[in-house]
Amino acid sequence: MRRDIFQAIADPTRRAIITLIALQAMTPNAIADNFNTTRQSVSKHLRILTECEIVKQEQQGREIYYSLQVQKMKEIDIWLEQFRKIWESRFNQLDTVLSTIKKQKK
Amino acid sequence: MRRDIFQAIADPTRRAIITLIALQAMTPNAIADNFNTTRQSVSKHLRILTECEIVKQEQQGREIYYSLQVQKMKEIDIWLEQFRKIWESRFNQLDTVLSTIKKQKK
DNA sequence: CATTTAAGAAACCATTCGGTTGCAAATATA
DNA sequence: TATATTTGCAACCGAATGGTTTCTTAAATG
Repeated sequence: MRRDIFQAIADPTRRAIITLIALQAMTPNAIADNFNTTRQSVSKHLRILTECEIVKQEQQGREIYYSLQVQKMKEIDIWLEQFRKIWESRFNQLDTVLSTIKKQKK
Repeated sequence: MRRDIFQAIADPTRRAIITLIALQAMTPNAIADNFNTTRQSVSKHLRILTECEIVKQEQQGREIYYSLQVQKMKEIDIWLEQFRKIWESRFNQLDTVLSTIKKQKK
């Protein structure tokens, strides 16, 4: 099964999990408490995030703490870079203005 | 069918299409020439991208030119913002160093 | 030592996804 | 006008996805 970070962040629950554990590590049960879904479902999401190395585990007794490997998020940033150059250019700002005028005329 | 930009960029072909038409508008046939897939398959991807307003159409005779609405890419950037703050912090750089040392010990 | 709790793994199911094939509509060309 | 080209749309198919249920393992608790 080929997975990458773009597929990983496609699911809204996974994005929410990422945000949730960005600042502090959490156990699957604690994470699941934040969603209207079962623990097993969250566990599956965590497995996918772990496979993509977006998340890392840390066993502590019978509990497993999951935390974000934030540097992995940079991969998205790197892909975005090519578009950032475009949207920051003056030409594109002009284009936006023109399309806004077009809309107002309609 | 609920779609958002994160689902749209999950597919590698769609990401390639986005990059391809980022700088110049192209017709479906011209786009399809760049991939090992059928025109109809590309057409489906374009429909999804259009639904998400990542791409806009411009009819010209019987041809339809597709181009990127680059400002839509900012939505990804906005989501990334929360993590950028974390990965740019000194604390996290230190964390990375520590985990690297950990790996070397193993 | 028996019970409870935390968590992963496997099996199953309905839905979605990406792709192909075939067809229809609209425009260009001879 | 007849033909070719460009494109979108609908139907279909196999694979993947997200979720639930059930089961097992391992650690904590009484």
